Amino acid sequence: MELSERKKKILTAVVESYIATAEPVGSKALAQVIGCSSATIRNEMSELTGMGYLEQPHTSAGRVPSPAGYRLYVNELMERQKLTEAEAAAINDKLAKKDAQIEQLMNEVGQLTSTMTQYPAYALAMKPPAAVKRFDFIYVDANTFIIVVLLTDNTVKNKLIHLPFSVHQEQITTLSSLFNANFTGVTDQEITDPLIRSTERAAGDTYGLVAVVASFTIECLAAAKAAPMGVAGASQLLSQPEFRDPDKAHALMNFISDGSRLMSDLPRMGEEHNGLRVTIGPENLAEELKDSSVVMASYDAGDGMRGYIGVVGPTRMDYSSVAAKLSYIAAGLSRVLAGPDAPEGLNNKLVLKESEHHE
Amino acid sequence: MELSERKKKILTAVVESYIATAEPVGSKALAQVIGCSSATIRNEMSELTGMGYLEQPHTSAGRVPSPAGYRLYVNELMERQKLTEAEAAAINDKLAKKDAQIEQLMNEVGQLTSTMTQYPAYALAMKPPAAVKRFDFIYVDANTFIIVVLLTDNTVKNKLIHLPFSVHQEQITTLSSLFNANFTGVTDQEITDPLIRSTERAAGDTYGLVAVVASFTIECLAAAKAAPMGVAGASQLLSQPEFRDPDKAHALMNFISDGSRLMSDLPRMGEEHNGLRVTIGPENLAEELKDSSVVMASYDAGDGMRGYIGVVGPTRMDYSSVAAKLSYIAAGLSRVLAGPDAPEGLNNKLVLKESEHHE
DNA sequence: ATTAGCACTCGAAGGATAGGAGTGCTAGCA
DNA sequence: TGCTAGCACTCCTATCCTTCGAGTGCTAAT
Repeated sequence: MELSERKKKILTAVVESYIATAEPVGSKALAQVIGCSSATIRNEMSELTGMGYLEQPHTSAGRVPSPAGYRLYVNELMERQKLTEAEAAAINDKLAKKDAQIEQLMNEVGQLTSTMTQYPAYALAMKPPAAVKRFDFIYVDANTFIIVVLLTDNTVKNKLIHLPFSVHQEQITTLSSLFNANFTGVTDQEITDPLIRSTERAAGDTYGLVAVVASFTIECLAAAKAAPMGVAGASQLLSQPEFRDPDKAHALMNFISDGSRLMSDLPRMGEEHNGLRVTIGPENLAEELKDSSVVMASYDAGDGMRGYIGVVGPTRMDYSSVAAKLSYIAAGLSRVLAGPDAPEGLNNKLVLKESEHHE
Repeated sequence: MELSERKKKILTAVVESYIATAEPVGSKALAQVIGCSSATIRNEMSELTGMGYLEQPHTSAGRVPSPAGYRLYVNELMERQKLTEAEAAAINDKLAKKDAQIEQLMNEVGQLTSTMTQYPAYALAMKPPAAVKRFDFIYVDANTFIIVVLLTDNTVKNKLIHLPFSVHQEQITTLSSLFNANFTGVTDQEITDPLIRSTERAAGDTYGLVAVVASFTIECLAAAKAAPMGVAGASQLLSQPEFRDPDKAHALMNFISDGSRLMSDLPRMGEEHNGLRVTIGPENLAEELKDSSVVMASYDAGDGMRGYIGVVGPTRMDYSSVAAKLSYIAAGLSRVLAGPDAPEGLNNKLVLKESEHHE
């Protein structure tokens, strides 16, 4: 059933006032805004309460939006806000000098999102499973060589190996061709003991070199699979009046800081509206989030990777402003990471591809 | 002037009781512990207060240690505590499967320290300035090659370069010898425009390849200089009664989370006792730490690197337990990172050297 | 349908009061 | 001289009570 125009206006005003002040909203204050008497407002509010959109902390207090009220506000009533030029500039500025390493980039984006929104924020990227594209072995000296592994997702990993005995250049070359023959294109699951044993026999390896390289390979593939994640600004919670109770704050901050908890819920969170997912209070799966809200946006991280950024805050969150900022940052990230495919000169192209650089 | 044995005992008891309960300590409770009447204790405490070791929150409350009292306790009175076997085992366990990448290792050590001590913790490693030892260029295909850089500190960095045009294997080889000739052994300061220009001329480079590799080199050297740091467990503060005031908590958490602030003070902090530095309340340089304490331990990270771990907490910190745990973790880290130099078989040696592996 | 008016509710804020922990001092005792 | 028992005093803390006022729901009038 559809609400009357005036009810919508009233609900909007209640939500926005409560978001701004954290104080229950009374009929008198609204009367001015809506343009009718407080008695009328009271009647309307009483009905809105009956419908479940508003709540009363106690009989003689004003009204507060219920989760359903916030939901309606977010879905239908809220106006899409625009960023100020200064805010947009600050974001673009930050994204321009982004870091090359994905973990660090996630940290920085989390930081950026948190400072822009004034809420704790997280950023993460989901990677598809990878395999090795090619192995290279750099012979440094008789006791030292470097393994370089190029993965299908175009990241490069390396490891310096010191040996307590000498090897010849040729041994390294043999190792190289064996690994390129047997270990490329396989997932970490497929690197089994039999495969390692047979490669060892083929290499005539008695020193365990094959095992070392193989275990490094597994390590690389595992690392490529792990979703890098950054969480930042957890302390922002403390400036919210709903978290003046240190115990509440502590519980939620613990939850947030342990990124894995949060991450495991993300994929199961409500559906997307305009590229945003908003989960309000009790809609959250985790017990710790039952009276908090989560807003997240997704972005295209290039190379088939999908990423998410989001913030956590009280249900009384400034959804409108947060939505605008998240959308803007997500769009900016997509632009920077996935980029326009047409190369535009050497340097530009190299910068665009910097996401593939790994330390 | 030296305190009498009994005064020492009383001061110790006051400090330890206050650390345990966060409540001012009265004469009656102490009388039982010390073994004389409360009146005697009162006289003694009155003198200790006069000497500046104890304070009274108000006339009719018990006594609380002053910063000077804590200082005396830490320097002379405190007993070196031993870890329980379970604690030692937990630490060793964690250190055994440490991560290979230094940034991540610092994060994990911070995390470990924080969970063990129940205070916010940080971990960092100071690196000496590095230079490039050798360059390698891996030719992948006509549009792609990988730069691999081995630094003097034995870390390896790499970068995948996509080109919008084709290059020949020989061009890459030329590049390699030029860089190995001109850019090895130099600090990031010494990579100047003239050097780049002259190398470009020598290479007959018209595509800006030299500039790209040079800028990557600078990036590597800068990254090698930056001290990797991990901060963890800031939310632990909230469980301390002195941070029930959300504003105080917020202020300190902000300070802690911004690692750079903390880091810049670390080198200037008091001198070392038994490998530990304790800075108590007003001894801290940063305004935000004036009523907190910092305990830090240093460790040998191998390869000439020195590292620090530490915790931040209220002045009413459990110095004894924290000192024991920090010492233990620091020793463990030194052992794992700097290690005994004698190799003990291939695998062992390789594990010991894993600190030099970089992604 | 809207509004003015009014009685009512109930939390928040502000004293006042009692309770009690702890002190300092004094005087007595070994 | 050092310790202790006793006692008056201080001052915080908790609790209760009152007041105040914002806000409500209802009724009757427009």
